[in-house]
Amino acid sequence: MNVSLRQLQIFRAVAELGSFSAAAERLHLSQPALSSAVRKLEDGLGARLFDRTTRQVVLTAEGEELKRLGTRLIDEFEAVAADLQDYLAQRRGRVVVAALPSLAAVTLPPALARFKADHPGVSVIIRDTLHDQIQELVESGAADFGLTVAPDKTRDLEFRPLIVDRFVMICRKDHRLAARQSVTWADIVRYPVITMARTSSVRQLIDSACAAAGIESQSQYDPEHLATVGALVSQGLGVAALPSLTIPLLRFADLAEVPIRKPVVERTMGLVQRRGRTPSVAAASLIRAIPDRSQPERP
Amino acid sequence: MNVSLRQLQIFRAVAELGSFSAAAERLHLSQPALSSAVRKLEDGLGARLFDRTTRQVVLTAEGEELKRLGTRLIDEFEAVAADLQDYLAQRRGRVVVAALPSLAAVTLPPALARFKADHPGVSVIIRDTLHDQIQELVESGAADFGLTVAPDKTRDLEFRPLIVDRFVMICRKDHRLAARQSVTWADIVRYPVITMARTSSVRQLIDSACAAAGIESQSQYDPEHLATVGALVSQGLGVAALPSLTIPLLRFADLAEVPIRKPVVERTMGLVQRRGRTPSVAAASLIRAIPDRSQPERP
DNA sequence: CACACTTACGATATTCGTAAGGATT
DNA sequence: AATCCTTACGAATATCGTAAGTGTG
Repeated sequence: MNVSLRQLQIFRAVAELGSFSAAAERLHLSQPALSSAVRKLEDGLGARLFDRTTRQVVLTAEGEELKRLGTRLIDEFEAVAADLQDYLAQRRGRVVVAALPSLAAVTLPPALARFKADHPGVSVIIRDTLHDQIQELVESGAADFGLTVAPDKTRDLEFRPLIVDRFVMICRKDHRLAARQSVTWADIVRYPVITMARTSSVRQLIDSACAAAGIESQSQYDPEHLATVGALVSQGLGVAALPSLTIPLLRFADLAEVPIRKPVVERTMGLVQRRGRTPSVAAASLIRAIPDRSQPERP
Repeated sequence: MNVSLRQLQIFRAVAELGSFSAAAERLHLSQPALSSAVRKLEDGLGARLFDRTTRQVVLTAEGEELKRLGTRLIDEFEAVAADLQDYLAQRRGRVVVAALPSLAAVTLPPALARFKADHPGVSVIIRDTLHDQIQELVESGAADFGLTVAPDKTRDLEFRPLIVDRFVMICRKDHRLAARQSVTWADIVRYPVITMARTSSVRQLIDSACAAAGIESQSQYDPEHLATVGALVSQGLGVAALPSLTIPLLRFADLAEVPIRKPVVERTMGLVQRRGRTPSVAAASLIRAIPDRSQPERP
């Protein structure tokens, strides 16, 4: 038995309209095409489905049975097709993004706003967490993609740079360094330096940069959250070195911001995906909504 | 979007087995055929469904979605196909037969026994009723076919003779006519004659036969049921003229049975169907189980 | 190099349109 | 004569197999 959906569609149209020519019109087909299709279906099933006179087309008992069974099937099929269309057209779906807190707070929200405007039906989950867990989430497939620094070489992950983030110093506006055009790491360490907890990728980058420059960094307070850093600096308890990306989040503290030279410390962040895996269409759309700032204009 | 069931079947096999070649083996197809089919499906949907490396085949997010939606659809389809197969193979179904009581009691049961042996899953409804209602039931489609005498010419019914039934006289074995080789209608009407109710087709046939022969028939008792006729005759209250077909039903009364001549009154009964309508396969099977006795051997 | 998927290409089958045929009102 | 279904035939498309190509472990 070899009955196709097309045959069922044609059969249903003829059964519902009681006419081959009317059904042909509805389906935008020639009338002989229906005649032939129904005939094939009848041959395939080994049973007459319609009794045709020149004036009317009536279902046989077998035709009634097929109509009963087949109509539900076609409805089901069309519902599934529509459902899939919704999914493919990103009117429905779910994207999981794993991102460093700074990227989740700064880079991601405007991209999300653009994405949501186009695809309001797609729900987006943001896992704002640390680099290691981002790698885990993406590699396991629990997250569609990640936004973080370059992943370990050992992992089965692809990386595309999107954001180059340079460290700046922040301090109170009445601080001595506040008016400077730029500062060096040597300048900074003369004051109490507030750094984030050792688990933070920012902290690790600072530590390695200082070690490379032969400078002893004195950690202070080691808070987990960026806002705490801002508040501590705001209270005059010290200065901090932070990636410029995070500065907008500290606007509440009304601080001064000075570029750091000698050396310029940068971190390159971007998109992390599973190697060789196609992202979902919705994930791809969201990725496209994230602007590429990996080549920042340098005056 | 133009996705066929075949494509879904192939897709599902590949998705479940995680391999094109394994799926090809299961489906008894060449492996390139699957490759091409999946590719067509992907093109049709405009989305990648598998990420292929040479070593493994993994579903993408869209593939997962299609698997979720499509598997249910294919299961549904296969269930419907099996259901329809059951129907067409007459393992399931329902046949409604409208038959005169005598045919329902005598001709139909052995035919039903043969039919049920072949098709135990098909339920048969017997409407044992009178000629007019049989015509109504068949013409309206409420019955698949009828077993009765020839229908009115005005009705949209086809008739095929199956049984020629000749009237015989029945009386008690100690009755004067019991030993005769044959009797005439004139012989019969010398005794009290028990006839059935006027609505009965048997009664109508007798009345018209007697009228044609110029014989006055005296109706007695006019019972509705044949068994009552048998019982009345058995009590010596009269004789009766009945179609020979009904005689087996009166065996309980232990009566004598004598052929009637001058004239020989026959009624031809048979199959009544809607003109131009194909009977259901199950009905056709049941019809085939009814033997054709329209040309009875006459010694 | 063996294995698994893809591409290329040709044979067969299916689908659908146009044209002609037959039956009924 | 008009309407409606069927048949016949040809073109476009789809399906599937064989053979050759490509990439990975």
